[in-house]
Amino acid sequence: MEKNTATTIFETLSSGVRLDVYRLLVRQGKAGLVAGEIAAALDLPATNLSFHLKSMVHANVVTVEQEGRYMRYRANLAQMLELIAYLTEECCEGNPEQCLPLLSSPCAPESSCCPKPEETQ
Amino acid sequence: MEKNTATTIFETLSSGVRLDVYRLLVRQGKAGLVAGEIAAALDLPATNLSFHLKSMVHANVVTVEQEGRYMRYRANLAQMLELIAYLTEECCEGNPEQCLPLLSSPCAPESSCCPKPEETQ
DNA sequence: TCAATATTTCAATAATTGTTGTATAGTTAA
DNA sequence: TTAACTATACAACAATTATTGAAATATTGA
Repeated sequence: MEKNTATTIFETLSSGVRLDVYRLLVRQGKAGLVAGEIAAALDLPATNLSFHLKSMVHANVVTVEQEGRYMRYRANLAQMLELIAYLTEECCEGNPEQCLPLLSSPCAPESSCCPKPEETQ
Repeated sequence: MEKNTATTIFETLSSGVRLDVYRLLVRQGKAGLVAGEIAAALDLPATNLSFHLKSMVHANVVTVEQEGRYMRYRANLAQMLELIAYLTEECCEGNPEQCLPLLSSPCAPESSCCPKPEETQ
């Protein structure tokens, strides 16, 4: 991942409105939501939501697909995982022994998102 | 982690200057760097660096410690891990089966930061 | 085709953030 | 205690981002 890609992701999620939109879409999973549903859920003017969605699509943290007259938005988890990998990669370069104890936590068994390999296959 | 904490972290890392500072400090590990060393490494005016460091300390992505007349800064990896956990937690809530395939990647064996448990102990 | 609906674009304005130089405060060492 | 050094605070200005309403674009269904 390039530096500009990372800062663009950070920038888009630095807004409370956009973080709300992102988390809402994450909760919806693959189903996603159309713009009007997002606006209703978060009580946002359509114009303002459109502004923020444009930023999020540009940062590739959400995807958009036309569905007739509707636009369906979905969270792009893959992009978030690439950002995490980018940060993880940086943190270990040179002296991995310093951050390994900390970095084991997102992979710990108690995390519902990172099961041990033998549990997923 | 609270929403405001997350947006503050995203905001502080949304600046190219601050991401440079963060990654520089991450590379230094526990040793960290004093402000003047950071300014020299990144060729920044002291005033401007001070402005950005203040933001990063406020977001708790770096820590600061007085050392005589110097101020030593260090990356706070724990805070980054909490942010990752916060995002990971959100992404799996409700329908974890949708994001599990994606989320296994940062735990993959090829990642130098997330070795399998049997390799660390 | 035409009216209704969904969403975006545009323009105007408000609010926030970034950069620089100068001044200030604290620390060190002679 | 004084001169040199490190870093931050402040003020001014430049640049960017956020919000809103009005207008435009595109799709649907009668």
